[in-house]
Amino acid sequence: MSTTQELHELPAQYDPGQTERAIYERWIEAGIFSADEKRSRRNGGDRDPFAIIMPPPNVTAALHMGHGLNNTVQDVIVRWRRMIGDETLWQPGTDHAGIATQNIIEKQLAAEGKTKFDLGREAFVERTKAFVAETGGEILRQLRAIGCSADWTRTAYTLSPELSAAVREAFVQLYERGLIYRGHRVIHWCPRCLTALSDEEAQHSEEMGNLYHIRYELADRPKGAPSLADQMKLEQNDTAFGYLTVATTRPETMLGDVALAVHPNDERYKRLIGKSVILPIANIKIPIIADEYVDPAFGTGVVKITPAHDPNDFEVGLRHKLPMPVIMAPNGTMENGVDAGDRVPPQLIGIDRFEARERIIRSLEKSKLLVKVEPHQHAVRHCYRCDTVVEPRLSDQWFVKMQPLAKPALEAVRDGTIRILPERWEAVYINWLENIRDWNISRQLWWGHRIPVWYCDKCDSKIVSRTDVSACDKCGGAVRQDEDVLDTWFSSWLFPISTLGWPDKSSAALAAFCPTDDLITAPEILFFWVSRMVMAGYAFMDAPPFHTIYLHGTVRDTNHVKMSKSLGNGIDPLDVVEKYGADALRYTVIAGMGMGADLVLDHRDLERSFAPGRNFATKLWNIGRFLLVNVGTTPVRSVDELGDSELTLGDNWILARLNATILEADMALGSARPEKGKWRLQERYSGLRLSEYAEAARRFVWDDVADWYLETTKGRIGTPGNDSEVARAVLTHVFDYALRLLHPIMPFITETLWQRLPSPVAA
RNA sequence: GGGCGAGUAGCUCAGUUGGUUAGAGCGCCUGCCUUACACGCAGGAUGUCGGGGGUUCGAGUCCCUCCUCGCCCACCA
Repeated sequence: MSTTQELHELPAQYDPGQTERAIYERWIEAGIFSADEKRSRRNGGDRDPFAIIMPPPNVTAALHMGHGLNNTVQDVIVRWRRMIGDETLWQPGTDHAGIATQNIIEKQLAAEGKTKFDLGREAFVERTKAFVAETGGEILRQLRAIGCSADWTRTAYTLSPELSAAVREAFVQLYERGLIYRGHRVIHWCPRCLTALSDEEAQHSEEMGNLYHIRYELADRPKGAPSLADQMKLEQNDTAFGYLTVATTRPETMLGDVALAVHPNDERYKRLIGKSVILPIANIKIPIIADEYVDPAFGTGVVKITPAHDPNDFEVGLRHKLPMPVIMAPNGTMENGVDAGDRVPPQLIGIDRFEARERIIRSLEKSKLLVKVEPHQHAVRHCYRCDTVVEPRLSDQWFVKMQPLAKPALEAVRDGTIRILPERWEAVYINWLENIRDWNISRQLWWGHRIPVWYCDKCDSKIVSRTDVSACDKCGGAVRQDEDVLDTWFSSWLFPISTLGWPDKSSAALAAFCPTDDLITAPEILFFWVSRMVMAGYAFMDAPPFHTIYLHGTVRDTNHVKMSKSLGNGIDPLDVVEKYGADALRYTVIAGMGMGADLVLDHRDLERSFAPGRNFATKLWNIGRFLLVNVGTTPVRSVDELGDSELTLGDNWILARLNATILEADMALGSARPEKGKWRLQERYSGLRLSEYAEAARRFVWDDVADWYLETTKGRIGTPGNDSEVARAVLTHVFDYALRLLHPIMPFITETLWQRLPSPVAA
């Protein structure tokens, strides 16, 4: 502790670097961030609980402005509720981030000239664990630098023993309820990560490609039909010549074709249904079938059917009981896989799919089977982790049946149990859930929660278990565990309950804080994470995991490009903290973010970008200095004790402005929770307007207190007497409350100044 | 293809249920180194509120239409 003398000395220049760290240490020592479940009203305590689950950053992540914005918003809300008197929990944690972390280690290995297979599964996992233990979680330490008041004593990790137990429990429960099944179908496959992906992880992007028109020769081509050379003059699909032209964007998959399909009512091709064509290159006979799936208006009205490498074709294949040859290896090179026979000719085996596309086109050109190539814009899916073009691929995966889970999640938003801010995202959420598809949760990775399923090869039984299985429960034979791990999001969707102790339903923390209150994140993970948490809440607790979803904007540069390290347009929040202080960073982002609006910052001009916060912090500092110099340190009278006749017009005005500002701030922040479990319409879409709260406070402090009221007190305070005492008291009171008002946004400087205010005493 | 959002001062954005001279920050201009603060103070300029049409006593705010950006979702090969 400082001496009284030091306490009252303020340097002319505010230097956040000098003070912030020490203040944070004191907060930690005082334990003020630790939530006590016993004090929650739900456990018979005397305080309303208030809880926020921090979106767990990847364990290997480094802090960027997106985290800065996200966590500042959460911290402002958490500090606000804590000051109100709620028993407040901000639950922090990290995500083991299956694919992302595994990719890092694989890159390390590649640099050493090795692959994960050189290590083997066990060694690979050990190495990853060691890497995480050594470098992981750094981001949580970085969050302290911006003042985040999470309860670090409860820091969670999705791959910890506790959370892993929750993952197993969730898997087994869903399996027992018939909501998890093994499916054989075409899924999204990343040939670089060598794993299946969920629909959400395979992200569309519009790209220019080509539509290749390719001739397939009819198996019973009339003998007298014109030669191919003659036909080359024709572009239309004149079947009289004995050929059918197909339009495709992916000719490399044609080796896996098992049929051509036309619309049953397409007059052009009706008579061909049931006949056959010769699949070029592979030289096999395949049937012409009729299926409603075909759109006669697109391309030539003839579709090649490749069931193992296209989800639609797979459905067609099922309907028509067609074979499903796999003609590509997991890494995207051509090979004769399951049921492929020798469809892929030797010269193409081992060739990458895109190179194979070129070669096949050249070959078709040579044999006059390529009619034309036209540019064509279409959506291509990419791996959300490595951006590789995803390959649809037939395989066995584990799925969660989502429709039953989606039902209560939909209802919750429809009936106002859960609100989404800004309002417009509710429609997006509802639309997604209404059209929900089953969730592929198995990943062919090594880093993650291994699927808790064991197989007995002896008696062919399958054991799904909460605990490890060493022998078959039926025949006692040896068992082997499923090789795959679970989607990372299968652990994070449990975060609001697993971090509080679920599946132990007697957990005091779970009782105290679940359902939690606000969930604050970016819209990008609304489907990945947020909606799934809602579903998990209802599935496992029969309750919503939170009542408010607040989706804030994205941090962008002045060209509106999303900030990212890889693009070189990022801002390191720690840089900003070092240069201007955490409070400057915090005030700037809070004041700069409208409800759901993006935050635009200039990475080439940090000073200009963060001037609003830095300038305001300096202003506060100087008001503080004025107080110390002019008001002094001797106690002031309590404002409550001042008589009406003692107060000047100016005193009354600034006191009224203070009250009005507090009201404004309260209005901007709104109700912390719905009154009876459901949001009433008048409150549902109001509140959490942090920028309005910040602006109200700034206007009061700067325009009213500093520029106006403080000036009027200079003469009064300088003239000893009763009025001087009144002015000292009112000014101190007003600044005291201004500091409290601003504390959630600018915790460090307000704490520093507040500690030095003269204390009010009864007259 | 479906859905959503945005277009307001040079820049980034506020403008809640339609109502007095349209606001803030940053920038700009003019004075001021006034003993809290030049990261400041006092004052100032700046906008046919994307275009067009309509409803209304009155519209940035409601309706129609068009244009330009952006986002999300999607099995037209």
